[in-house]
Amino acid sequence: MDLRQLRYFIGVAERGGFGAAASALNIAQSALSRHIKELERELGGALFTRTARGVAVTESGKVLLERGRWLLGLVDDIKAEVRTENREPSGTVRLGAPSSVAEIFYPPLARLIAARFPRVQLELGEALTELACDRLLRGQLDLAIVTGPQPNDHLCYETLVEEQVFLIGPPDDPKLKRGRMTVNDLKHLSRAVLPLSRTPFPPEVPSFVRVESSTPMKRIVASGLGYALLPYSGIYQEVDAGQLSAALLPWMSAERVLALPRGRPISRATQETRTLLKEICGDLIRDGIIRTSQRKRVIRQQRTSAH
Amino acid sequence: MDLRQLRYFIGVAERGGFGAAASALNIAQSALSRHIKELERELGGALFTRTARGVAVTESGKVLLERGRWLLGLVDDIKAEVRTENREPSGTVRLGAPSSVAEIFYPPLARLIAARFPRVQLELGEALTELACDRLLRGQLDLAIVTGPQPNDHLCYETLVEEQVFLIGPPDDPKLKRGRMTVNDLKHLSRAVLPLSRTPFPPEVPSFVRVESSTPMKRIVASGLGYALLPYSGIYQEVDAGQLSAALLPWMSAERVLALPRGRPISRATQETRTLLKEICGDLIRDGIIRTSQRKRVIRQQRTSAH
DNA sequence: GCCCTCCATCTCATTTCGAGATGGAGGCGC
DNA sequence: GCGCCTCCATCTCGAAATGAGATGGAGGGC
Repeated sequence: MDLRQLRYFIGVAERGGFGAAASALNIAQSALSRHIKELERELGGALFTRTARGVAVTESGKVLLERGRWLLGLVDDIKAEVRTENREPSGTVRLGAPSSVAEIFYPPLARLIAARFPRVQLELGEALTELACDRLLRGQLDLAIVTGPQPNDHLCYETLVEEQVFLIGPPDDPKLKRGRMTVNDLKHLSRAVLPLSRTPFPPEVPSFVRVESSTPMKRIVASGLGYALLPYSGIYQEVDAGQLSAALLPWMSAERVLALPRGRPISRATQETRTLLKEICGDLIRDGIIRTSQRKRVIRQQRTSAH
Repeated sequence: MDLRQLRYFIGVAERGGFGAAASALNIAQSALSRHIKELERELGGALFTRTARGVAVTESGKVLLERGRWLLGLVDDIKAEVRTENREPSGTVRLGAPSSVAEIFYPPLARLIAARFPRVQLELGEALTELACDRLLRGQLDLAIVTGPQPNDHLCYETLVEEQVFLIGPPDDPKLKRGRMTVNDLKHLSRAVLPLSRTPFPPEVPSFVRVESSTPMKRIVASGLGYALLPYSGIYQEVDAGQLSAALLPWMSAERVLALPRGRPISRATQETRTLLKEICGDLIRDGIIRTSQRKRVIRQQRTSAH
């Protein structure tokens, strides 16, 4: 049994004749006749009783008519449902980012997802690069924003932006007065406050504490206990408020990279989230919250899903 | 969207790959690929995400998978239902017969219908020939047993049986002693009890009452108030019980005819009822309840519904 | 880096489908 | 009663859909 045959059958039943149904269905009467015949053969009995004045639906035909109408309605419903599902991505997107990035990316992301893709569920976690990559590989994350790429065959990367890096110190620190620093200036700092995962300072600078998140790092620096390196987006509020002073390190940059697993299907929702993140990144650059060290702002990538 | 495409889609989704599904579905992988592509085009989005290790179902694909399985189940249910309906006639059959015929035909008919076609609803009415034909024409009856055919373009007839006709009188009536009568004998009867619809007696015989049903007719005759004509099937019980005497009128016969409307579809249930009536008629002849005036017992007719 | 798997695409054969013509059955009007 | 008209069934041919095999590109595994 075929949906087409069902439609034809219903057409004939509703119009009470092959000829009338044929013109209504835009099909030749002969073709209609053959389809009904085939349907009757398959169902093992007559669906119509043929008379010289048209056809009448048999008892079994009545059953098929009622059920068939319902079935065709269902088919339309299902199609509409799938189409809606296609138009509107849905499902859960699990995103990881370091807290400093999360702070500025997550609020606008949540707002945009809610507005544009209300059926997408976001799980916004905070994780530094290593942990994020690990979770990506384990399938615990769909997408991550990481800092600095460490090559991995099972991940693919897309650079979001390269941010300018600033040295931060307590307010009105004389070393940072000039607003920018050289490599040499850096070597003569008293103490460094390092992030957990890397050591961007020259080896000459002693460090006494490592912190995971940028907020305690900034607090420590603000109280004059040491210096730290952060991109502008991580410090602009404190600098504006006079709680920190900052100097650009022109030779350094922090590369914000979008990472996603390879070899695992990427959901529409994840795709859209990726697009939104790039959009948000552009907005942040435009608003001066992210200061790029590169001219280009959003890096394009080859298409990933097409057919 | 097509049921075949849906089956293919579900096959691919269940096996997690085109190749595996292709061999399971006995179709070439290329054809499968094309069908899925067409389905995706129609539904406006990808149903699978293709990877190098097979395919994964997208969010919209999951929806289609769930709904599609259900839909295919429904299709099977509907087919089974229609097939059952075809195997087992159903609906209502409205049958009309004169009370004397009803008396002997209806009980076995009801029994056989209940046993063989439990889904058929019988409406067994009592009506004499004229009324029955009128109701057939009005569509108030599907089938009728009538006595003596009056030609009508909108009815078609099928002779069930030609019954011997007996003259009945009170018990031990001397006129009926011989067991059979001649036309001349008939002319010298005192009084006749006539049926409502016709006058089978010669004009010489005076009549004083007309009755619709055979039961009062027999009662009147049994009390010696007159003579009447009835087929054997209508009197055998009273004759056996000695309440009536009867003499055969060899030159007469009562033709029991099955009448159905032309130009109106005949339901399977009606068809089966017709067949059963002929079967019952044969049984009654075999059991000696109906005595035929013809050698042939069940008259065949051309097929009425075929394709 | 090579091979192997898996899907997409191309091309051609087969099947299915649709259109028009023709014919038979039966109702309707003259 | 007779021809006409309507309606469905069937036949045949062209068109479209479907299926099969071959080939190629992408990507993972060794």
